[in-house]
Amino acid sequence: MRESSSATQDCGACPIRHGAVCSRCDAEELRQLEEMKYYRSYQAGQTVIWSGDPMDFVASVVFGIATLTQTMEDGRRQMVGLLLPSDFVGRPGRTRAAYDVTAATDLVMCCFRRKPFEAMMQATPHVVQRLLEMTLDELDAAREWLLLLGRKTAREKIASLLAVFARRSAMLDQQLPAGSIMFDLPLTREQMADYLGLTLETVSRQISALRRDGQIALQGNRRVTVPDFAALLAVTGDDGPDGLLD
Amino acid sequence: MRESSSATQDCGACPIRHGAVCSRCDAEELRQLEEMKYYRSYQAGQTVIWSGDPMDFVASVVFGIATLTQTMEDGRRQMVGLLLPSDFVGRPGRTRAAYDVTAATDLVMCCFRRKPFEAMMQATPHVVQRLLEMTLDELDAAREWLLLLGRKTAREKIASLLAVFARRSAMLDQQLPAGSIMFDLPLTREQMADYLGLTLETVSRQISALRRDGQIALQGNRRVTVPDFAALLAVTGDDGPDGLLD
DNA sequence: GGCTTTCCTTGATGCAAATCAACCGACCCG
DNA sequence: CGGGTCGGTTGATTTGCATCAAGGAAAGCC
Repeated sequence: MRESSSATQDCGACPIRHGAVCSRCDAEELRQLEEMKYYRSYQAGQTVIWSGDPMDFVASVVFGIATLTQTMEDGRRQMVGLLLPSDFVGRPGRTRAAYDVTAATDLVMCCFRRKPFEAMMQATPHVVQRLLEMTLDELDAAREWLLLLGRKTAREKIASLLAVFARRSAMLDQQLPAGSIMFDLPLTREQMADYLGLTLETVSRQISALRRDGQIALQGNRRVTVPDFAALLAVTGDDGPDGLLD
Repeated sequence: MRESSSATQDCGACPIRHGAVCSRCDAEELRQLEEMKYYRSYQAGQTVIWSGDPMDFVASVVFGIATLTQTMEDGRRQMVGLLLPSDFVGRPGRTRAAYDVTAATDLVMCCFRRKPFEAMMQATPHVVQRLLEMTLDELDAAREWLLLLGRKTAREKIASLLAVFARRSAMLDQQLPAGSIMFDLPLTREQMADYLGLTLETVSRQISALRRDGQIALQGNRRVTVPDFAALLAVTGDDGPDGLLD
């Protein structure tokens, strides 16, 4: 379980400068942030923090993917958060982690010491405004997720998750999500099962089924090609092209 | 589909004065709010707004229970929000409803015209701060809900929902949730099914099973007595007494 | 090279919840 | 009063996914 730290970097060159909590900060505010911030790196599979542990920082995901999971006494596990670059980790005002936080891939986080960050929130309204926006987006995503867990079939669940990754991959390539899209799955079958409320066997079977049906092609276990994104969307059970909201 | 309006009331006498978005407003701010606010009442079963409809207000639930639901093309429905008094409805900056909003019981909402409310958010940091807190609480609740939908059995789901209502009922009586608790179910079996990702038949069967096992007693369809709250909690599958987080 | 470990696939079987269906009681209304 | 609707219960049957089980491919390591 190694854990490396990087030296502080310049916020101006930060890859998530546009989307994170700090996205509306001016030069002076960035200077303040640089004083309370530090980077931490984790390897895929490493635990960032355990539920219940004291947590003296909040953070932004800079690179990679982190997951939040809940575990029941008997071992049943449910992922409850999938955090991508620019997403926020932790809750201001809360001193202990509410969920297990794990690095799904290699991960870099930009951490802010909690006390000074909370002080800055008092003094800097647009940081709070930005965090509110991000939290509302997460709440919307969670509500989509509720529909998925409560009412979708295994096949629809898998198609929905693949569509999430396909859309994100297209966005990173600065393309509209359409036509043929290729990407690497950032999650193992087991992690996908934890996300989808399924067993890993069912995930594996349904991926095989989608491959047989030509909805996807696989190179190895992780590399996926979606030949026709619209066709995949039709399998998700979601209505219309996109829920366009403002 | 009648829909009645009440005259504007004094914020000082409002029953949700302590918990709503406006809870940290001073006298002057309340005066501002009174200028942009109006009350609306709905009967149980009435639709407040349909997903996709233009929404020129945000609101607080003052009395009763509202639900947010999503519907798939083929009619599968999943509740994604259960809004109790002091909870917030709508999203600042969003002009259209993202979900169907329905009055589960008779309902009174305190509505704020959207434009002036958004202007006030710009000028009044602690309104944003309060809304952030409330949104973070909702996100935590949604994450509990994800675990329920993804991993709990029908029996655990029912017990969990009954525990929610029992706890709330005890709180309203200013008691700790413990021992024997009596309350009225605010939802029909079908609404409970929409909340829990089950069919109404399964809800009915599991309630009957809990009654047979002595976990609950029923007077009529709606009135529930939980003789031993701790015993009910043991059926929910949740660990420990409470997830105590700060 | 052979060993283990991790991740994944596929098959056989079981079971919890969905589906299909009948019926009950309360209430409303012409 | 009889008929309709709404909310709820219960039974019979089906089915989608979990569970149990075996084995394959790739990577790391002695």
